[in-house]
Amino acid sequence: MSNQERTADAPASVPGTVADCCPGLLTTPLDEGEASELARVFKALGDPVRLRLLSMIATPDGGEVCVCDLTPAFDLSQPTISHHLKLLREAGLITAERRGTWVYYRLVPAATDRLAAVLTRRTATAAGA
Amino acid sequence: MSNQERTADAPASVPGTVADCCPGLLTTPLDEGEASELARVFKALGDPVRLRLLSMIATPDGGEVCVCDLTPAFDLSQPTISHHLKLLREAGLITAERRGTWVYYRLVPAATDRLAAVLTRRTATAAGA
DNA sequence: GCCTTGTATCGAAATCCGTCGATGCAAGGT
DNA sequence: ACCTTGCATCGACGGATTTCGATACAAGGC
Repeated sequence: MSNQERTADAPASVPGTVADCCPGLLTTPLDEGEASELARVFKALGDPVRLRLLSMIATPDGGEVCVCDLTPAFDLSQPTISHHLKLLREAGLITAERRGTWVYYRLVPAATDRLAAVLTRRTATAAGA
Repeated sequence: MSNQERTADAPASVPGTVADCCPGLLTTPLDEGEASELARVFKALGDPVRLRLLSMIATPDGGEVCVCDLTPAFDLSQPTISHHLKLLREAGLITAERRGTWVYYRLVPAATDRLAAVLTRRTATAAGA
């Protein structure tokens, strides 16, 4: 189906909602749309397993980790890990790429950058994108 | 009456867990304890209402907002708003102070600073990557 | 072609979360 | 003292999440 397509562009391709340049959260009151979209991403981070998964994916310098290395690192079943990875994917925090037999995940730096900017009081200077 | 005590120092006064100086989440794999603690805070942000509440609390320069101004800003009942404020309080993101008849909430900047730092790749340099 | 291995999807069960009305407590006015 | 107003807590309901085993799909080796 459209599996591989949805992994990357789901939340990243909705401009005009919150990711203009440097909204702030701490400097301007969020409207409902911004709040809903941001909440979806923060909710994805609101689980210890997903946080550790994200950390394991983001840590290597190549930023690439095989699922076969992630699954055995937890005391959870393989479908559960796959489910958490899917949520992180749908939140736009990671992307998946199948290379041969294995699937490799990598961080989407723009996603975490945006969250960091949103949680920073002064956003105007650093967010040149 | 340990409410006001816990609000501020709950996550900030637990050294050795995650808030040393610039732990990262994106540079070092999180252990379970760090992940659980961070997840609790991110989970508090994983709701549109709480995100808007936090934004409304953080926005004024004095950083102080009366609950009587927050409650009517939503289409929700007063107990619901109170519940969300409690969760933000327990996450260490805001503090409450009763002054006369009204209760005032204010942001805990250290809390959002920590989250921003955790979501930043390199806290020191510009991460040319 | 078939079997083995890696990963995702599909229900289903247990638990958690957001929301409400009712109620309790704090503070001030009369 | 009593009543009124602001806010928090309680108990309950409906919906969402987490987790699992079973199963389907993808890719490679025999």
